[in-house]
Amino acid sequence: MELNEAQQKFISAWGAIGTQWGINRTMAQIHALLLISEKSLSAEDIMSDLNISRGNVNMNVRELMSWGIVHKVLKFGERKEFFTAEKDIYKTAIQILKERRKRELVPVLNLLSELESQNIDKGGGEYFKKVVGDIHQFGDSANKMLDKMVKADEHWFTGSLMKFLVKK
Amino acid sequence: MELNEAQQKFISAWGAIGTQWGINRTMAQIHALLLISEKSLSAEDIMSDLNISRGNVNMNVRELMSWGIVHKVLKFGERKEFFTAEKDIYKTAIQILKERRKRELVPVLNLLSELESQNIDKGGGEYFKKVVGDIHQFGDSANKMLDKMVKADEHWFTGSLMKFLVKK
DNA sequence: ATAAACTTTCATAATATTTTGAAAGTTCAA
DNA sequence: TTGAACTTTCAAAATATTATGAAAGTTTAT
Repeated sequence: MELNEAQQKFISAWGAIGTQWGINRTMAQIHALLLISEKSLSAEDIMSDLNISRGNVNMNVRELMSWGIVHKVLKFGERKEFFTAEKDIYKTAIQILKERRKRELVPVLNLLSELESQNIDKGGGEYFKKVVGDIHQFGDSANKMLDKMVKADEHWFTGSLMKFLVKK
Repeated sequence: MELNEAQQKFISAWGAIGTQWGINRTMAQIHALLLISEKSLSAEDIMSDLNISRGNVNMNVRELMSWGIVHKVLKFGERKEFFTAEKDIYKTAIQILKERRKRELVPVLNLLSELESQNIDKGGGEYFKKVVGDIHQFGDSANKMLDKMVKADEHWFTGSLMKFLVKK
């Protein structure tokens, strides 16, 4: 694809920020590359643009697909598979929130419930009980809030919510 | 401190979730330990409770302090320094949002501005321009929103915002 | 000034994550 | 079937991150 300087910078930055959020650099870079490329790309395109191996592309593209922010595209008359990123940035953000809620928040809430019931049995420390209870309550609120956001349509996010927040 | 089973589970889980969010396991575990301990702890307490080295404790405690979610406590008549975590979970969450906004979102917004001005000069690809513009706009909204949240008091978060979201 | 009590640093070691690429697997046209 | 065009897998290598602990630095009481 012949990346120009600005494009390279964008991809690098996306990779760096991804790293800080627990996403591997290459996965974030592939995402960035797909975001800025108008046409869908094949594994080979990605390999050559980012200078990475076939296995690496395969692994990370599948991971991106499992997050629901990259999709497989089949072209008529072509054996090869092509990939494209969700281009609506709101949808992308909502999708990431959705997945993180499911993969990370929900399991933590389950653990907290478990700890609370265990604690009642054993009469564990009062203080511990309080901390766990507080976190659980907070987590539940966050969970409900995310659920609302995720179920709403994407314009709502910057529409009503932003208005609500800004007028406050 | 003699951690019981539930406490151990809590600390492990906190460490695991931290890892997924790009925070190192030990740092998250120290935070968990401080959260559930009523009294403030010395470096040695942390070393023995979590079975980690002095250097590791020092490094991670300082990092937690730089995030503003752990504080140094000085006790009269004691040379040693003690540490305690912010116990209000709302405040903790807001503080983390605040720091991440400052450390991660703001630099990205700056990069996006830079890319946009460079692109105008060089007449870079229209498509790239559009993607960068979209992301920038989204990022600006998110930035403003976070700013509002961070500046509001901690009860507002689950108060007004939750009501707004739930009634929707 | 001294030394004990503590904290910080940082080179090296240990561990964890990511990447590679060749081999194995799959699909499909002929 | 066959084999060419592709995708997937995975053990080994490369890289990056984190942890250790002894040495250096600092503070404080005497």
